[in-house]
Amino acid sequence: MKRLKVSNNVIRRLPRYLRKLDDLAANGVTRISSFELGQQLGLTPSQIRQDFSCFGEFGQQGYGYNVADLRAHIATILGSDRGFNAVLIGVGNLGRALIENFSFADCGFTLSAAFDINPDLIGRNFGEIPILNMEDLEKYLAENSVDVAVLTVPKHAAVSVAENLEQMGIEAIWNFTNVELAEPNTNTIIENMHFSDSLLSLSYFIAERRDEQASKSGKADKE
Amino acid sequence: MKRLKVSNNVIRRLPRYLRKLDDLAANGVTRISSFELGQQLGLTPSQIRQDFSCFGEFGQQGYGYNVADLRAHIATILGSDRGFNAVLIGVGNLGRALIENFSFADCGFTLSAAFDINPDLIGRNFGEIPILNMEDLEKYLAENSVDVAVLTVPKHAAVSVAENLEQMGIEAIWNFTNVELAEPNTNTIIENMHFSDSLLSLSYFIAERRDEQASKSGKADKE
DNA sequence: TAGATTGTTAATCGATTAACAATC
DNA sequence: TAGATTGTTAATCGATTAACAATC
Repeated sequence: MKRLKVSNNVIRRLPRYLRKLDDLAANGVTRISSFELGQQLGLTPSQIRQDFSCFGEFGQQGYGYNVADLRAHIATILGSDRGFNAVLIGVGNLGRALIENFSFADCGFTLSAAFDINPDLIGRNFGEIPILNMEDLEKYLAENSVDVAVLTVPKHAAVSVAENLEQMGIEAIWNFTNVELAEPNTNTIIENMHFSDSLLSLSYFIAERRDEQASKSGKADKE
Repeated sequence: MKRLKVSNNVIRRLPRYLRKLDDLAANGVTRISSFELGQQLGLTPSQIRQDFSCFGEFGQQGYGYNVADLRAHIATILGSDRGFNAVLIGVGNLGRALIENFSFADCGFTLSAAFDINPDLIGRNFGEIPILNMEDLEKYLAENSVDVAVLTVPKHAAVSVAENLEQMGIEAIWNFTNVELAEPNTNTIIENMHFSDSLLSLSYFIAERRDEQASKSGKADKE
């Protein structure tokens, strides 16, 4: 695989491309041009071609892109064919929602086990996923190939559990704790799902719009 | 409030600043320089000063920033003092996790009600939040001031429910459905929490690292 | 006062957009 | 073949970084 240094912006757009291509395929569309794809995603055709060109040549002059081929290429680029494995730490409401409702398989992941400290949960199964004792985590990681820990523990436990995971040599943490984990002294990959950051951004956008409307009507009043 | 056009990158950094400042305040830190803040967040002092200067002058030469003051300013900029109201649509596992475990109040929001179509849920309460009949949503929105709909319905219902919400004049949707909603023909603000996009990005970063390591050891083998 | 650190202007860097030869 | 559309090079735009006068 071609691995030039690809900018973060490009990487973050790849899953959107994948989603759109799935959508197109589901609607029976078999080919698409960068122009049309740009229209549907709100991007310029140039940007789309630049993005793809980071990874190879997936199109054909005069034709465009084959939807199924392009989808497969992007899935490969994202690594969703590599069979990464995950465990989930912290089986609260959110952990349970992820176990029962989130399709890890759609992203190419296998969730193999969940861990908690609650004796009422340990030993049970949610769906296919066994809830194991947190104390057995280290052993489990040593005996099984696990790439990602999904971190859904309460805020107060976030930092210490993350540190433990890093010491146990986990490669990546998918962090739902709303706590900043990025440690300069480790090379664990951290991917954050900060709900509150997202909601605060949304708050900003609403506030901004209200202020704009207010200043408009304010001006109108003066006229 | 000063409302110059502020870039998306800046807006997305604001919640991180807020989080860090809370953290500092909790640890008894009362003042901080852009240099020190940059160290702790992995940003340059220049960038931090540029970011803040979009909104005003919050520091003092030779001193730095007062942590509590700066925090308050950023909270105001984000609109978390405006008392925005939210309802939640779709009380599955994820909806329930948000109702019971996510602190809307910390972001300045009030969650006032949740809606579902499941008769077993309608009429019940989760925490303080009543579960109402989806059929009563329109009436509820008409009679109450609601700014944001938290969308946690199943994938298949996402688009139609979102369209309904837009027709009912909701200002913003916090979208957890993993479905692309941005409609060009509406001016509803959409803030996405695409779990699968995040996990796929994480997948990319792991795959990238593995490939780098493989190519390094490949080179080493040849020597 | 001297040292520190801001807010802002200028310089650099990187990402997006435009243009176009190549070619299906 | 003619028209369409790619992949890529060049131009533009915007965001980040550096520098520095202002000043606490």
